[in-house]
Amino acid sequence: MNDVAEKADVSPSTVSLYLRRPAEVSPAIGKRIAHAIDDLNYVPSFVAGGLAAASSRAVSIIVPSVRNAFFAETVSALQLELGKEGLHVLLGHTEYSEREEENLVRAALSWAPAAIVLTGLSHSAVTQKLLRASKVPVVEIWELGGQPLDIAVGFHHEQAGAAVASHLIARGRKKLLFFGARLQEDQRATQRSEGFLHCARNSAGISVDMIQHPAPASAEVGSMLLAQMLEQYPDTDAVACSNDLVALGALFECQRRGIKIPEQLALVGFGDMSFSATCNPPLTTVRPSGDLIGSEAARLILERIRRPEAAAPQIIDTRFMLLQRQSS
Amino acid sequence: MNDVAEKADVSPSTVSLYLRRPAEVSPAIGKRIAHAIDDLNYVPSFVAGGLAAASSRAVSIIVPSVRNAFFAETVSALQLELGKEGLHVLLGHTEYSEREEENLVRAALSWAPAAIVLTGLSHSAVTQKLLRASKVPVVEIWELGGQPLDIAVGFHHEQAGAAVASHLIARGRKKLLFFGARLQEDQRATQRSEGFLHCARNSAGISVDMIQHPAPASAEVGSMLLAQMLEQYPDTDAVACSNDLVALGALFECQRRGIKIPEQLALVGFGDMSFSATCNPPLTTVRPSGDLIGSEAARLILERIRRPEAAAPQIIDTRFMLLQRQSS
DNA sequence: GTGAAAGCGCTAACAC
DNA sequence: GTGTTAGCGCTTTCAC
Repeated sequence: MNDVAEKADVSPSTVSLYLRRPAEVSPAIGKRIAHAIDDLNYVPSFVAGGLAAASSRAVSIIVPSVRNAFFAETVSALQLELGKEGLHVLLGHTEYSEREEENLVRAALSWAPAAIVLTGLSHSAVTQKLLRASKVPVVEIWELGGQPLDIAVGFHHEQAGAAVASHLIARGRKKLLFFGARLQEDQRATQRSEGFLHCARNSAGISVDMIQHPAPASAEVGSMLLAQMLEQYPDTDAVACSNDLVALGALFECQRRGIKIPEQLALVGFGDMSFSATCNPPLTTVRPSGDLIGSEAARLILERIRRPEAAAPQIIDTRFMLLQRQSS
Repeated sequence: MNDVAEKADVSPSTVSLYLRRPAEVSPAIGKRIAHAIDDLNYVPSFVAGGLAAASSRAVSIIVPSVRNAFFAETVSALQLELGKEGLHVLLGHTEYSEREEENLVRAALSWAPAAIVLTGLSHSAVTQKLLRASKVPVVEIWELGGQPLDIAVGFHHEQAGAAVASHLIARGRKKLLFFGARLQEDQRATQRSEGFLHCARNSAGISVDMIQHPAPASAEVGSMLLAQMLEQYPDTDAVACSNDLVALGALFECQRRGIKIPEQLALVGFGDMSFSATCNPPLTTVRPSGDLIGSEAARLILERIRRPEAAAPQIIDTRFMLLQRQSS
């Protein structure tokens, strides 16, 4: 930066100002600096900048796993929006472990990030303490209903589960069953199952139960759960799945066994994945707007960075959408 | 760090040494330092560390999009392995744009990263110049066949395409067709199509062609391409898709139209996605080992960091696997 | 094995 | 609108 300053015949601090807020240096000098930067192939150091400013241009995003298409969507939207403003994404995966999340938060704080994004509202006591002590803006995504640390962007999963149950009941189904995958770890899927069960149990003349598999959501799990259903709950007339992949597997198993959907069995998923509108029959599902969660989180982070003095807790409900298709 | 040093009654440089190479301080002093760190809730600054060391604990990973399950897998594996060694992932998405990749590389260099991971072997001239000038280890993933900048980890996509063609021909198919999605941007999918076409054209008595759609791979694209096939190439007896999602959509469309797979039409995908073994019929596909690409890339990065003096270009072929299932 | 000293490349008051 | 000054919190020789 000193070399650039010298070449442009200004002081280093003017170069620094130009790089951070170009509007605040005069156009003529700005042009000279831009030239010098080009000539010298100058690459600014975010590391030095972060040290001097006591806050870096990194935003730490911590999700259970980017292999999960929902979080991949949100991470992608976040990086797109943050990137436009010169912020960079530091990515961490908890694999659904609070202990791992704690490690990742500790590491994140070592970067003096501009903000930290966490998934869900449940965190270890230490994580919460670290975060509160840090004064870094925190956004919790993909879950609403509890008390957020700071900002929360997401939706109510029990509501999504209840909406599915209501829909099936409204369609005249009586014997409902929920298919869960990895519920011991995936708290949000558990909330959906609870919303589903609770809504159905409060409806007259409806029987409802749940079966589950400990593995992550996949078509294979869906097939297995459908087989289990036929043994344990042979008179089931409607199935709600914690995930579209599970629903797809159930659908495949029905095809194999000649079970007609929706005539014999109604089927509902969650996620509106790439295949859900195109399968046979098209799958009724809940669209969770993972993109919107990402872009809203980014928007709030940028707002907070621009006007830190206006810091205030905030909760954004991104809603979900029940897409009724032929499977129910 | 000064506070920790004072509390532990040692010098700051001993604390620094303890943090970086704990084995090199005596156990007694190490214990004292550990205590002081705990008592003071000390969180080291990677930013200051990176500045002083002229290299940070960040590894920049630049992929087309983490929404693509293949790259999500690789990013996940990379972060897992790098995280174990205290390295952190800075994530960027090019959306298949070389210009965007260039911006991301420039930003990445501003972090003085321990390494940079890029997707594919094609990069703008400026990107290449920046990278070569930087002396940062570079790993190019998911593509082999060209001249890497430094380290490459991936496989030959033409070989994968050719393997699919050979397989179909060996099964007695004569009229082959390739379904492509987003080939104008996805160079690796294009390479697969080329390998497929080339292999088929070199075989006697085989006719082959390709149809494609500009949208990203999805089941919907697969359905549309199948419909197009029935109009343009009604006597096709084997279809290879650039992606399992496309194959799934084609399969759904065949179900709808009563086209029997594999009797009337053989179908092969690429990716071995979650549903591919479970659909009806199970889908013959190519498994690309995205996990292995990630873990191998991480291994080579760590090796390079440990012994920078032994720096040497390297090419790792992670191979692919043709999984023959009932769809062909 | 441990400590003293110098400085990594930038930002942020503040003065001009 | 531009320059001066004083660090930010660490790592890294090099002596001891």
